[in-house]
Amino acid sequence: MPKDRAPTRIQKKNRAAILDAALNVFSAHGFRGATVDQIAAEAGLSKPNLLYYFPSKNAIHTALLSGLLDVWLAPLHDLDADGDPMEEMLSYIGRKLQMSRELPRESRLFANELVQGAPRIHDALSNDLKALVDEKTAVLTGWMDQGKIARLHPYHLIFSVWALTQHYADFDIQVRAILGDEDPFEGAAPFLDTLYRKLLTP
Amino acid sequence: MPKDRAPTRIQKKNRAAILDAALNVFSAHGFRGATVDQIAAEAGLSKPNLLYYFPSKNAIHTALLSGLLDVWLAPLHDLDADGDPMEEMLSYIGRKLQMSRELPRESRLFANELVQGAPRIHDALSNDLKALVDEKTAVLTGWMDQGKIARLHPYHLIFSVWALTQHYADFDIQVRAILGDEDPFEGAAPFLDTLYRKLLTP
DNA sequence: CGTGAGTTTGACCATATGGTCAAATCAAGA
DNA sequence: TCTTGATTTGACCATATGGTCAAACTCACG
Repeated sequence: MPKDRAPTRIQKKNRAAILDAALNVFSAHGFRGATVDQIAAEAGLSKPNLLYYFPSKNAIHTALLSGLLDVWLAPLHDLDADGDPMEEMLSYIGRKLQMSRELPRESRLFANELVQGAPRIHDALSNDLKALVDEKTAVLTGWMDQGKIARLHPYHLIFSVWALTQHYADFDIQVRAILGDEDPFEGAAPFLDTLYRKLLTP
Repeated sequence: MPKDRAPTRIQKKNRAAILDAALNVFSAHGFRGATVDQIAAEAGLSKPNLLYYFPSKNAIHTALLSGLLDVWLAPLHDLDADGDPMEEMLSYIGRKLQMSRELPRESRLFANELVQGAPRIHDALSNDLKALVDEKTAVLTGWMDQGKIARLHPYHLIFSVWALTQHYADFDIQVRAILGDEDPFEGAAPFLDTLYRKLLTP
């Protein structure tokens, strides 16, 4: 394995290629369903070569998850307590829907992990995620107290955003089987806009 | 394998035990992550004994999925075009949420399959599911035309029900990591009731 | 009981898969 | 160019896993 120095040009390139390939494979087949050979092939490396950069399949998966958790939570993180409540919420929902559209692999990576009991990120959920959600639900509750948005259970309100937006990435196949040629996001954006305007108006 | 006669007492018992065990294992680990040994152990049978009742791992999975698809779609199937629109929708949502509460394994079984591109039930989606959804969205559109419920994209309205209800079964771990001791369904039921009342009121 | 169908299993096989290793090759600075 | 560390690989290993099979055992019924 590479020493603990500054990464070389080749190291940067290969590590990135591996993580990108791993994202493809893990998100499409889950941890157990993914094979190291498959990831190596997709990254254009031999298996031993891949294992020269990451010590194990598990290490790749862990690196992926922890590297992407921040990206995944960024939209919620950006919810601004000082902004206009309704606008902030609608823009949060818009950012989240955009992520489902542009980063479906990441969404499915987490979906796979969560559906199977999150064996590898349970800690991150109870710590980082819980902390972020608690911080933001406090903001929501504040807005409700001020009568700026309708009073609702703040946790379930957050859940609803996650469910409604990630559904389009995670269950893409089902959505497309029903919509046919129609672009899912074309209809989803105005639908969610309407939904949350009605829901949040006091 | 057993002949094509009426199933014996033992056949009934073992087939049922296998399918129940398989539901446990497949829903928790996905198709690839489940092993025949694991299912056999959970069913209290030896592996060759299990394979005496089902010819392969795939056959068990297929039997499970097709056997449960009807159960899974029953709530939507029961949506009555002749009932009161708002009541019908709220009761559909209630039934669906109830299913997430009582049949989380079934929900995760389908979630696992869908997230990974539904390789084994793609046909059922484009045929049976699509047909049922088309039938029911026609009912919804009718209600919208009559001004009984708000005009919304009917497909996305259905998707929203699926997303919001199944989220509590599929991502149970995440929901509980955030809610702590609070029972998810305790809060979800009134939340969804409020949400859809606001959304569907014309 | 006796008997034949139904049921169960230990032993086994072929393949897939995560991972190792020593040897070969390559790249970049002195 | 030479040297040294970084990179790459073919060959290999141990284990896991889906599946098979012939032999043994059980059960229901005449």
